Amino acid sequence: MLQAASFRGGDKAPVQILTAKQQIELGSISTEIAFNRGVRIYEAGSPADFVFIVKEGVVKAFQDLPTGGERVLTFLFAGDVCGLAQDGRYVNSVKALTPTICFKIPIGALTGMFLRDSELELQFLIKMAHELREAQRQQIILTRQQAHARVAMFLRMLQLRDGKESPRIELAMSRRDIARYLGLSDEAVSRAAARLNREGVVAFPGRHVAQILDRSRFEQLALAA
Amino acid sequence: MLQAASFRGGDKAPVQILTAKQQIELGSISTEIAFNRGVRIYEAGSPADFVFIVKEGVVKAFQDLPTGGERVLTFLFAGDVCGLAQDGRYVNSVKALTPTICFKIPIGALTGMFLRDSELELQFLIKMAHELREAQRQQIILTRQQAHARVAMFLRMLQLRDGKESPRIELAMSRRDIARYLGLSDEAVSRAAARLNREGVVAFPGRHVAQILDRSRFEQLALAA
DNA sequence: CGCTAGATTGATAAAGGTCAATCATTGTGG
DNA sequence: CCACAATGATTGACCTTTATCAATCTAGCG
Repeated sequence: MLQAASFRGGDKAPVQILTAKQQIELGSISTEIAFNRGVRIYEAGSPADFVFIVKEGVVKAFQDLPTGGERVLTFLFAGDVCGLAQDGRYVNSVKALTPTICFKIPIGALTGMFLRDSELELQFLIKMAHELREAQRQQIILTRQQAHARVAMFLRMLQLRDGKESPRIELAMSRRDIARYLGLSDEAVSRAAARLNREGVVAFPGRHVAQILDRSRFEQLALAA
Repeated sequence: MLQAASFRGGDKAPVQILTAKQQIELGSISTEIAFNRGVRIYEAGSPADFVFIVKEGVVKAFQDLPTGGERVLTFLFAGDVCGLAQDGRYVNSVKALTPTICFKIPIGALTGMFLRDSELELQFLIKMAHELREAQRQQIILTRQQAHARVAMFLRMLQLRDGKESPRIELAMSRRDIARYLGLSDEAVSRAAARLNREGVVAFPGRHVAQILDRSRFEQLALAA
């Protein structure tokens, strides 16, 4: 079933806000596409004919910088929407970090459906507002002075994302992607993780797993700003 | 006439996208309010009953940090919308930096109008998408290593905002607000400005004015990333 | 006209960037 | 199935940059 445009109604678990009818409608104009790990879903600057909704997997939205570097703007998970356009062109590139399945929706069909179903349109508006809040939260993270505090906030964001606050956090993205998301060098992320580990706050049993050891100190780091 | 939800159709001048009819409709459910310099328009955490559209003036949206500091999330100018809510509460505070006039719209009346006028709703959706892009652009600024490059990008943002690329830029906000927007200390902003001045790139004839002297070097600083 | 918040400038120290080397992991081909 | 290559991750040494602390200066504003 189409999980489009689900969003968080607070700091709680994601909320399904589309009616069954709307999901069927959306399903009727969308097609499912699978992407392998590392595949570009679309490229910045190319014609924006489709909106994508992530059904399964994790993807990153990023921009290539003139200097050859790369800035990761956001990570997208199941239920997230991407395909933001400006003047009919995508403004950033999107790449699958894990095997991913997306719903692919022609932008014309979607806006057409908006005209008929104002409620559906409102859900997308709400979804967009949520993404804006996330981007602003990320701005706050980026101004944190200490690298290990940034990493802690990042881990906390991932933890909150799945509602259930399990101490075990899956990291689908590479250290490099984290660094480019947090505005740090690869080395700084490594050192920050090492420090959190050394201080007994977070353990990293594997490169794609984090385990919160000292919840209160972790929260303290992640919340204080 | 109501300038609600105007947005940029590219990197060009703001575009008026509401029809005369929509402007009248919006006007019928909105009231104008004036705020003096320094007045809080609304407070984070308070019930979000109204959406505001800036008609005149400059305001800042910010969050107070647990540490007593303050993070400026964005500056809002004529035509910008604020009043973003989560669970019926404002997520950030908004304060007038100059004498300001806003349209104040009851959120209920606005969503009601959305149901009747899908086109109007789409304009707000587009506006929201634009704000999201701006927030992402800001994320890129915040990851710039050198302080003077951040300041240059900030000035460029202000310059582009009014469409006409005049070398003279009005700075409605204080150095402190700029610092808190750029994630720098007050001193770093001062020094960055001094450096731009010293190197003949930008002059600061007054504390609220910047004058681009060397356009090409300025662009180079502001664009390179 | 002086007062006060904002802005600038200087000295110091902490933090992360950068460069370089090592270690680990994943994926490939023999 | 294993060896090897290539990419990613970590650690160390050094250096640039900015935060911080402190003093001074400036500009609004009563």
